[in-house]
Amino acid sequence: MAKIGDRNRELIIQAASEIFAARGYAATKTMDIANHAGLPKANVYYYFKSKKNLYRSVVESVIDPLLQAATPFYENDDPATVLEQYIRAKIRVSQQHPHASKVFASEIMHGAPHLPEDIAEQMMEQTRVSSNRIASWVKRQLIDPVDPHHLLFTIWAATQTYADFDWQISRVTGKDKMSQADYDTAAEQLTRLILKGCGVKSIQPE
Amino acid sequence: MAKIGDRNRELIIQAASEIFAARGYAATKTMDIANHAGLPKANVYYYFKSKKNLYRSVVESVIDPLLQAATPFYENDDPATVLEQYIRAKIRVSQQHPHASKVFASEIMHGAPHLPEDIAEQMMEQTRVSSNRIASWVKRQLIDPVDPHHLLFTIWAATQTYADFDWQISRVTGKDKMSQADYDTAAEQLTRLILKGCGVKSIQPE
DNA sequence: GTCTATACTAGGATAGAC
DNA sequence: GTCTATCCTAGTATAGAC
Repeated sequence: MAKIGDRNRELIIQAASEIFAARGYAATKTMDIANHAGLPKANVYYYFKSKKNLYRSVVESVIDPLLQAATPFYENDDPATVLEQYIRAKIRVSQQHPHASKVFASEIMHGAPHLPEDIAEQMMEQTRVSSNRIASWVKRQLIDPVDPHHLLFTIWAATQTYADFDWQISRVTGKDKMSQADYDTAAEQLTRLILKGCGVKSIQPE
Repeated sequence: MAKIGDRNRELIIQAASEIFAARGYAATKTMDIANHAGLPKANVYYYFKSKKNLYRSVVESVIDPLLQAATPFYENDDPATVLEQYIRAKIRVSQQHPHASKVFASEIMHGAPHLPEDIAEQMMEQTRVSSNRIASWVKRQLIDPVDPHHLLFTIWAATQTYADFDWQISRVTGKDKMSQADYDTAAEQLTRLILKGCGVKSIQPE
């Protein structure tokens, strides 16, 4: 039975996400990962064969929550609803998967050298769907004539910043760690800014 | 005369900015910097003593444009004018100093391990001035009751994203490199979004 | 399946010729 | 002030005992 193996694999991936996120790929020593996971170094190699391979596993383990966030665009057509839910989902990812977000941001910043092409393509497909949806809102005059890509870039950047640049956030706000209330405030502020800024008129006003 | 020395120092800093930006500190080999600068590796050590020291020099060479961008907050009090100029200045930094921006982003993302404390403090001071200014606009009802910090985070993130995540931008837009017109569009879109989103009423309406 | 002890190599740094 | 040749450490990876 591979019960212990599964457990250890999980421990290692978890430890690796944290350390890769904190220091970046090249600056991470497998020794540190092993220590952090409470296992001998050789164990890491036994389960993952190489550092590069472990990193790939970490990146893949991290993709799913990121891809999930786009669901609002697939489930609804009301601009106010979709945008609000999307922003909320993206902020939740920053909050609940900060290591994943950082690893991913670092990956993108350096030209995505380890991102499997099929994942990149999935994200592109989501982007196409989202931006077509936004374009159709513009055409139907449900929102101001905004450029869909730039709107998406802004939403991505503004939501990810809470994970990626947490050092800056914490320094500016004077809080060591954002509370649930802080994340809620962030989501509300950003939602209001975007909805009002795009002149969103809801299909189902009430 | 240290003419050659100055020239070489300049060449090395330039090459180093590009490579540190592209790969991050740890993944950068001094050999690559030397090659890219067209000089022998020992030369790099002669001028900068160590890799860490060279990196510090790069970070410092990069600070100035970033600090300059905040001037609109010191020169004016009209929300529309200040915010528009600030956004434009930040986007210009992304456009004209993309390597600087990336090195800096990477530094912040990993907890600013190499950022001299006096620089960090200068940025904090700018942030205090900017957010007090925004708070005073709110108090005088020149803009909606927004949280100044969150507004700044959004502006920072949305403007820096054009440098930091250029890979993503170029993949989504299908353009290898953004043109001047693209940067102008980005600035306009974001300015409109922010001004309208914050309900900016200009002091000097016309 | 697990871990200790060790091999191998990349890359930061320097000595010393020019 | 410049560069070639070399040293040496740190860190990836593995052989082989348990």
